[in-house]
Amino acid sequence: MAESISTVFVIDDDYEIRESLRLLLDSAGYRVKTFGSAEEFLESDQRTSESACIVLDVELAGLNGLELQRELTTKNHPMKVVFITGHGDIPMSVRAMKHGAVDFLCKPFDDDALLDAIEEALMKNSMAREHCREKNIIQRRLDLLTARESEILRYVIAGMLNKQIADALNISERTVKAHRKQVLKKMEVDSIAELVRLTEKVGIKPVNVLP
Amino acid sequence: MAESISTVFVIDDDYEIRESLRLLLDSAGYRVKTFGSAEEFLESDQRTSESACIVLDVELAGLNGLELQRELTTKNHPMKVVFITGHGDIPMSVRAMKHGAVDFLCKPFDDDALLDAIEEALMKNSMAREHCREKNIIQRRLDLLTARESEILRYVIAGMLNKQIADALNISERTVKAHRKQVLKKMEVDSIAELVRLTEKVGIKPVNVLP
DNA sequence: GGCCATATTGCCCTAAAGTGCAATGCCCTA
DNA sequence: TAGGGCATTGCACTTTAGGGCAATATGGCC
Repeated sequence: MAESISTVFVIDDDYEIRESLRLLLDSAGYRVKTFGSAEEFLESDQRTSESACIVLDVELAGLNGLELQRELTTKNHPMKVVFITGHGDIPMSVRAMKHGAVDFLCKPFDDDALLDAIEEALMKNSMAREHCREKNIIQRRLDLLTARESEILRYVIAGMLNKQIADALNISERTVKAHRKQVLKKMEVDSIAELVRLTEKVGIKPVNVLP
Repeated sequence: MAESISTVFVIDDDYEIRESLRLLLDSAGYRVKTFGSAEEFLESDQRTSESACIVLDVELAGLNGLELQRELTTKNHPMKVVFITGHGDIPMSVRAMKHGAVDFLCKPFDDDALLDAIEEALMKNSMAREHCREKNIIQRRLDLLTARESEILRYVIAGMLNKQIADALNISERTVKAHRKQVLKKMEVDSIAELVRLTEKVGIKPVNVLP
């Protein structure tokens, strides 16, 4: 398998630091993209074919580091952040970590500490990407279902018999079978077990059996 | 439903602070237990009927706060920690948060900030307890299965037909049916769908179908 | 109006699942 | 050595699931 090249986005308003980090990360084998401000980063193309993460200075003119992080999380962006700071304090670091930062390093920091944090951020991003991709595939299949088929699906994954479903929906068993067949086909599975597993992954709840 | 009374364990080597926190938390409606050291806490009875959390001073003689936190996480203890500190620094707070602390407050802290953090810790503990209870119930049922039944289970939740399972294990289809019935009975479910959901919750993997 | 997607259902047949009953064989423990 | 737990299997029967084929009905769109 070809070695994948991960990207590290460096956002710091200090040119010296940007270039110093570029040197370090370049030689560590990453693709590096630097930005002098959060705005500059947001306007750029953040798409990457492989996993990526952000090394982010807390103190930035304009949108600061913590605000950018918040922006990313509300956008449900899967990229993880490693903070670096020159004049941070504890509340700041706690807030960053609460919001999912991988690490929060004070300048001058140890190169290895940064590289470790970056590796962790990349790994988490990689897993989040994979998870996201999987959910998208399932969702695309779910979107193929008609309203009625979705309804039948929720009965099927509750483990109900065709007869019971037919009774609950006041339709014939034959009709339930017809829908059920369509559901399995569109979801690209050939067993209830697989169907349950797929629906669990995207949080589809079975109908309540008790009432 | 009766109002549940949560417990807050306060661990701080400063008597004044312990009593001040007791006052605050008492009047906030919590059951409070105070300890002067990590060791004292560890030797105590930490069982509670309702949810609980720990307010923990970082600087403690003997086992310090971070070490106690580590101890708890390795023991897979579901109680969440809210740190308080007089002389903490950023690396310390980051380490605490990385290990799952709910918050890390510097003295003198805002009472409301502490109460908020405690509420969050209690809620997380409550959810963890519920999750744990559920897993225990499932595990107890799994423990009733014989080795062979567990094996059949992993084939069943892979969505394989009795015929295929029989073939894979080189036994008759009738035998598979017998085991399958036992599995459903012991797991207290009456459909494959429910069985799959249970096994997903405790991380039991289906057999690989491809090979 | 005509076409199409969707929902519905019947008839009929095959395959698979689920069960009851009974029996055999192995291994371990009291 | 007897009894218990477990794995195994056969036979026969009922219940479900799954499909093929065909038909009806409804509502929307061109």
